[in-house]
Amino acid sequence: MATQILPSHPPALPRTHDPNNSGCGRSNHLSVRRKAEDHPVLALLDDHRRLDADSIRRIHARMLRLGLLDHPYSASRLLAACSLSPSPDLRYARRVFDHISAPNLFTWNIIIRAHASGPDPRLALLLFSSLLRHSPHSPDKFTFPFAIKAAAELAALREGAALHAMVAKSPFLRSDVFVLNSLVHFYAACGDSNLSLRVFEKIPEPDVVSWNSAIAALAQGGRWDEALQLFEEMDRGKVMPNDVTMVSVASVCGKKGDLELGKRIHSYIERGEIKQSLILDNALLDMFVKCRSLADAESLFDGMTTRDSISWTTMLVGYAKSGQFDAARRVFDEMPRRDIASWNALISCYEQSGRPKEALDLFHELQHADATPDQVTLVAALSACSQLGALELGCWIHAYMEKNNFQLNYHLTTSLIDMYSKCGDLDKALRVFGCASKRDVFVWSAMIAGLAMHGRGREALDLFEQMQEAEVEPNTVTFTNILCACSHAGLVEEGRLCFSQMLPVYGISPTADHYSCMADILGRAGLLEEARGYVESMPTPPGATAWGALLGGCAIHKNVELGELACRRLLELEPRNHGAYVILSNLYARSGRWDAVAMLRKVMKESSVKKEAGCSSIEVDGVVHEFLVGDISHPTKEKIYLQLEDIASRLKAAGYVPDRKEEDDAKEKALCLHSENLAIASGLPDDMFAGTDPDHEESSCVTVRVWIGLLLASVLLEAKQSWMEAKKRVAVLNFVQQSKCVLSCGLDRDGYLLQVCCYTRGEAL
DNA sequence: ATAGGGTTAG
Repeated sequence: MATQILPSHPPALPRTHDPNNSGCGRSNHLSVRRKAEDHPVLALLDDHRRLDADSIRRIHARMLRLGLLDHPYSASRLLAACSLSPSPDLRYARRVFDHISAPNLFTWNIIIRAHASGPDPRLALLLFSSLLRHSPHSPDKFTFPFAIKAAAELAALREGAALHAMVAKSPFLRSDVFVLNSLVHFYAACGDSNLSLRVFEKIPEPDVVSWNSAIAALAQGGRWDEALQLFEEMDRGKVMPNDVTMVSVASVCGKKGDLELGKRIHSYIERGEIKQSLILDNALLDMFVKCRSLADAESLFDGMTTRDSISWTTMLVGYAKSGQFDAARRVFDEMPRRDIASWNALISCYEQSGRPKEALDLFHELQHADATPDQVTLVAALSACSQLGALELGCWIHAYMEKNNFQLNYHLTTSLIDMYSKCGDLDKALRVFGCASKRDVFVWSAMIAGLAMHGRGREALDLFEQMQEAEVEPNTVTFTNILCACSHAGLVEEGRLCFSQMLPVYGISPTADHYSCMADILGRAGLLEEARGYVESMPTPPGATAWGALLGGCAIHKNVELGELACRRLLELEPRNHGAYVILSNLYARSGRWDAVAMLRKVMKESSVKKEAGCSSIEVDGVVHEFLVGDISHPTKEKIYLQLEDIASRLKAAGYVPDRKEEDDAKEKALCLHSENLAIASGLPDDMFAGTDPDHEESSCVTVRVWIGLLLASVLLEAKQSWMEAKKRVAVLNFVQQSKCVLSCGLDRDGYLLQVCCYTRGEAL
């Protein structure tokens, strides 16, 4: 640093930044140096955790007037204060840094540290590289942990590995426990628990943080048992576990569902060996919730002196996951502060428990509260839309995402494709897929599933080819979807080939799902013995799905003996499976075995197997209405019943005969109370048939309306009918497509009709 | 003068 010989007069104006001017102000260097270090203003910066932005600005101004910023030491004190305050203004910190001429290494470390844990950790890495290129200093044992932290935040494997290489070259750094600990954390953050562990094993004297980082790496990598082993090893050694250790251990107990170990951990902590902390309490709460021990969770929660929104949300999830939705809702209403995660937790729990309507009601509620949905919210809401066939709301969410510049990440792209496919709008699904800039295995798999459920098996297989050309590795879900496509399109040979290639070519062991798909493909094709072979050669004992697939094949091809066997096995696993009885009964009926039909009914009656209450929904103007079988509670029930009677008589006039081959459904009155019919009739306009006669219709617009009604009704009256077949059968669908009406159908995985939405663009139907 | 590790929703 140049020695100054000018008299000491504090400069009145702030210096502008000039990197070429390495001079430090216009005053006597030595006297300023002493003053700069001792100046009382600096004492104001000591407690930087309490300084707010305004106080920092005031101190900054005073320091400018006093000329203190010309000295690297005092300027760094200011930099530290504004970088390390609780909510640092990094752009401000960066401006202060840029005005410090010849920043020393401490200064560099501070600014890199601040950016490493800031909103854009890339800036920390950029600063690190300008430290290397533009400064005379070399990064030290403080610099590396900050830079590696930034790489970890970004999961930037390449950059972090480069830092690791630099560390490895320096004998001082490569054995520094802080540096190595940050590398253990870094590799774990990149999802590579192996590398993480290898660094850990090289630490000469691991401290508690080393152990904690390694245990956390294993815990987060899903290697639960190894995490617990490492914990035991630590416990036997000279390093004492602390509260942070126990957070990871509790989390592993939760993931494993190991309540016994979880309780031992809990009492170990309560004996006072371990410091209490809110995070640890939350981790224990989560452990109890995941182990389904709500009583333990409640008593822990009740005894907690401080709780944050994570504590409340964890309790909420505990109630919701155990089906106590009223209690969950009470927690939600009582919690002092709700963040978006609390909303997401409840919405997701509803959606995953087969309560999509409640999920969407809550989603609407969220929009009226002043909460802002995030990606997790939208993923959950889209999934609820898929389950309900709520196309209109799904479209609205899509538009909302575009309007608010949501990054279409893999997760959201997958959800959109799934929603459009399941709500029947395959073209939109294909469009989302086509517009996706990047596609991971889930995006590809969702699109393959979409094509499969719409009966476009060939195209699904083509897409699989394209996926491989794009060098995306298929996973187990991809193969389930491909086999599903083969099943729908009747592609037996292709199905066999895919299945046989799974392990040798793709290294994926077929699971029970894949075996069941094969049983389904072969069974539908009438290759019942081969199907049975797949079921009986499964790696795990065949489950209800496998026997169900075989039973389905037997029912189609009237194989009573094998069908009975499959049904027996299925009922051993699921004694209350109503569907199994119905299929077997239909199989008997179609083979003329009426005695067996009667016997089966008797068995069902005696074992009081009940049909699950059917439930259907319809979306009208973005609002979802639900109907149960025989539901008479809807406010417009009169209208609905009139509609149904009208449709029924028109169907009869049009020569429609309900399919009576299948079981029950015989009484027309009962038909009217089918939940699907109730739902669709409620969505039809009051005057749909006003003054019309399907045989002599003048106005084509009205004709279309009438036909829509008839079409929907006929499809719905035979809800077991595949939608694809119905489409072929009813040519009138073309009218629908030309009209202003939008007709979309929700399909289940097998391409069967779940939901129908019918609405107009622009005008009321 | 500066350091590192941990909990909820998908």
